[in-house]
Parts: sequence; C-alpha cells; structure tokens
Amino acid sequence: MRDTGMGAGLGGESLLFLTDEQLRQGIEAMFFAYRGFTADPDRILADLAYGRAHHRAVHFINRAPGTTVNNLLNILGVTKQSLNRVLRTLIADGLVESRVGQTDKRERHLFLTDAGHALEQKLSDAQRARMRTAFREAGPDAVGGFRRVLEAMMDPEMRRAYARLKENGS
Amino acid sequence: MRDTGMGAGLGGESLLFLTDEQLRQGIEAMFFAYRGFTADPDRILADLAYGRAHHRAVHFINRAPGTTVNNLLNILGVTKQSLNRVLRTLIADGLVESRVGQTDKRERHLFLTDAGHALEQKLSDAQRARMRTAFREAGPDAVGGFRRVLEAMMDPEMRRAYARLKENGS
DNA sequence: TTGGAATGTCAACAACACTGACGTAAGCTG
DNA sequence: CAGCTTACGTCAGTGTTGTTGACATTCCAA
Repeated sequence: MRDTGMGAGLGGESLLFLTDEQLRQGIEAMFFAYRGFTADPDRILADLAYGRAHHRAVHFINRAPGTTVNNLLNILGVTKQSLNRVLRTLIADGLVESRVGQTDKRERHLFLTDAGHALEQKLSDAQRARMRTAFREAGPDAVGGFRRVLEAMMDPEMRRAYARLKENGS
Repeated sequence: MRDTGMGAGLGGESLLFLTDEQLRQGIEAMFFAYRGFTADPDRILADLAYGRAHHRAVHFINRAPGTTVNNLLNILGVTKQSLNRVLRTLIADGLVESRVGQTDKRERHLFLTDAGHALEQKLSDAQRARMRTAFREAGPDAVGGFRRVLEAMMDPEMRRAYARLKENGS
C-alpha cells in the first residue's frame, strides 16, 4: 500500500499496466485462455470415460517416470483419496504400472505402460498444437513474458516444483 | 506440418521456443499458475459455502450489469442448468437481483446487490493483489507478452467475448 | 391461433474434489 | 525389541459443479 510507483526507479507512466482495469483484463485473459488450454484434451478424454484428473496424472507420470505416489500428490495438490481413485482406474485399465520400491518397500513407483504412453502422446499432441500456434502467433518475446508472469503468479512451493520439472526435462 | 521454420522470414534459431520441451514447459506453467490464480479467492469462498462457480458468476455480473442469463451462459461456457443452481443460491442469499426483461419478458437481467458488490470486491481484491505482484515482478514488457499469448490461446469465440469485455471496461 | 423457438426452472445423476477414520506394511529410533 | 512414524490403500460420507432430460412460460411467425 501507499506505493506511489516511484520506488524501483520506474517512471510513473510505465505503471499503466498495474491499473485495476489492466489487472481485471489479466484475470479475464487467464480465465478464457485456460478454457482453451484444456478444451482439446477434454474432448479426447470425454470419449474415453476419463477426466482432467486422469490427464494430469498421466502427464506428470510421463514427465517424471518412477515418481512416488506421495510426490505426485504434492505436485497435483489433491488428497491421496482423490488421486487414488484416478490411479486405480488407470492401473486397472493398464495405462499405469505401480512398482514396489526397492530401497523403501512402502513406496510405489509409477510408470506409464505402452498404452499409457500412447494416451499421453495423444493428449499432449493436442495440447502442444494449441500452445505452438499461440506461441507462433505471439512471437518469441511474448513467450518469454508469458512465462515470466506465470511463474510470478505461482505459489512459491509450486514455483519450486515447476523449476525441478524444467531441469528434469532439459 | 512440414514447416521448416523459414516460412515467415524468421531465422531458425529464434524458433527454439517452439521445441516440444518449451511447449511442455508452457503447459506446466499454465497448470501451476492457474492454481495460484484461483488460490486466494478459493480460500475466501470456502468460508462462505460458495465455490468457484459463484465467483465467476459474480465477477461477470459485476463486469456487465444487466446481462441476461443466456449471455452469461455463453461467457461461462456451462449449461444453463448448472448456472441456474449457482444463481439460485446467490439470489436467495441476496447477492444478486434478477429482473424480468421489459421488452422480452422471457429474459432475466442480472444485477449485483450491495452485498453482492461487497463480495465481488473482496474476491477481486485478493485476485488482483496476486496479479499485481506478478505483473510488477515480471515488468511491463512481460505483461504485454503474457496477454498476447493468452489471447492467442483462446477459442475464437472466447476471444471475441474477451474483446467485448475489454471495451466495456475501458 | 397454433406451432415452433427461445428462455429459464426443477430433478436426477456423474465426476471429482474434500474430510475423517481405519488398516497394513515398512522404516526408524530409543 | 517396542513403539512411533511414514507411505500407501480403502471405506464412508459430503459438497461443488458439471451433465441430460423434462417442463413451463413467453415470444414470434406462419
């Protein structure tokens, strides 16, 4: 509060992007964009009697193969009961394999089966296609800004999880 | 397909942001950021026995006072039955007023009451605070890119709705 | 004026989140 | 070894939010 905008050595006029109206537009942009973001996978999932929760599980198991249930729980931010319902169907349908840990036998390590990889591919192809189009349309500079704002919007804990996954993938 | 990246006169190296890995990171950034985006209002709503759907309804009624149920339906992208349940509780609790249309008596025009405005203020204060922090952290250029990418990610119909709201607010 | 389209409401159901309680197996610690 | 904790799974119950289906009201046009 009581920030007149001259604190960080920024000229007052460059703070136009912090007006309430600009912030509201950012909020609405997030809302509408997220709908587009999930629309394509949702259509695919609807035919398979799966939902968004299954998509998320498959995505992160693919991203971090061998991850434990607890780890996945923290990333997804749901209760174990909720995740368990999803994992049970994925394992029953042969998309995910759960292996007892070698060093710690209490842990279950999760892997995608071939069928699981096929679904993951199908879902992420659709989602990446939209992301690719959006990135191409907006250009490289915009993509950098996009990523910086999103990162700043995350809870600190999620920012760490996100950073860990980034290292994982590169 | 078969786009070698030289089409629009861009050098090959500036297309690094379109690699699968970059796209995956964009996807995960959206996922984690959206969680942060909704976290603060969710906390407030939990105490009031309301959910995200109530927040969305209140937000857009505030944004376009007098809007019809049908109009709100299109913006929110849910069935009228789903919206109706939410509106019913909001009206019963005295946060929203529903007035029968003058020219077309089938329509209901929606308005926030004083109590409704108070809730909207409380929710959007929290959400704007996070957005403001993120915008400030990322800087004005990043905000422009953020908005451009999000806009490109929307379904065309939602992009139009978004543009209409923007004009409305300015 | 009659029949269809548009608008909105009520009822029932499914997906997915939550809490709370409990059970089992495995690891850790005094 | 005994007792505590951790990791995972499950059962039962509840709430929000989405869905379809059926229906009433109102408007408009043939």
